[in-house]
Amino acid sequence: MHRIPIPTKDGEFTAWFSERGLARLEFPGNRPNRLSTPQAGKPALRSSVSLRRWQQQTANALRQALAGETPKSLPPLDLSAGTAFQQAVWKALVRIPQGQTRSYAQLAASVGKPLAVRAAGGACGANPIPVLVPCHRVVPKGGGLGGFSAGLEWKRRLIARENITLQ
DNA sequence: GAGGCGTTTTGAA
DNA sequence: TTCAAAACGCCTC
Repeated sequence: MHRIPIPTKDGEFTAWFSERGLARLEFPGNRPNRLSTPQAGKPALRSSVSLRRWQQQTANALRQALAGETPKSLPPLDLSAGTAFQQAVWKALVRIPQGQTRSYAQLAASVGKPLAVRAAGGACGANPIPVLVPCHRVVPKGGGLGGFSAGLEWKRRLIARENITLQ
């Protein structure tokens, strides 16, 4: 795992890269703890060249996402940390167009489990790559914000940047 | 409108 | 293996 700081105008994010791509993204001010910090000792990266390219792509994508724009190119995402269900949910999240929202029920239905709404919420909470995997675009059906792993203030901010108005 | 119950998944004991 | 909890939704009263 390689830890790369990514400065933005919203603060310094921390990206973690595995040999397969971007594996984790932490918000500014998140002090690392042993639960959320990936363990060292993973296989070394194939080349520092791809790492540099991923870092650049991640920084660009992150800044565009924070500006409410659709990132033109994303680095490869390493979602292998999640279960099959979680990975399906995260991939469904990436497909939500910029400026739109989905309910937890719609999200659950899009992975073929329309009844697993609670589990879908849990998968959102376990999302290791917020912002680039836009879990902030998922809101409760009945209105409101739902929850957000990094705090509702971030969710509100990200939603506002995309000109999304909530009921 | 408020409260209770249902469905699915996850993680801890 | 069991059980409780969870970023929810629907039904009933």
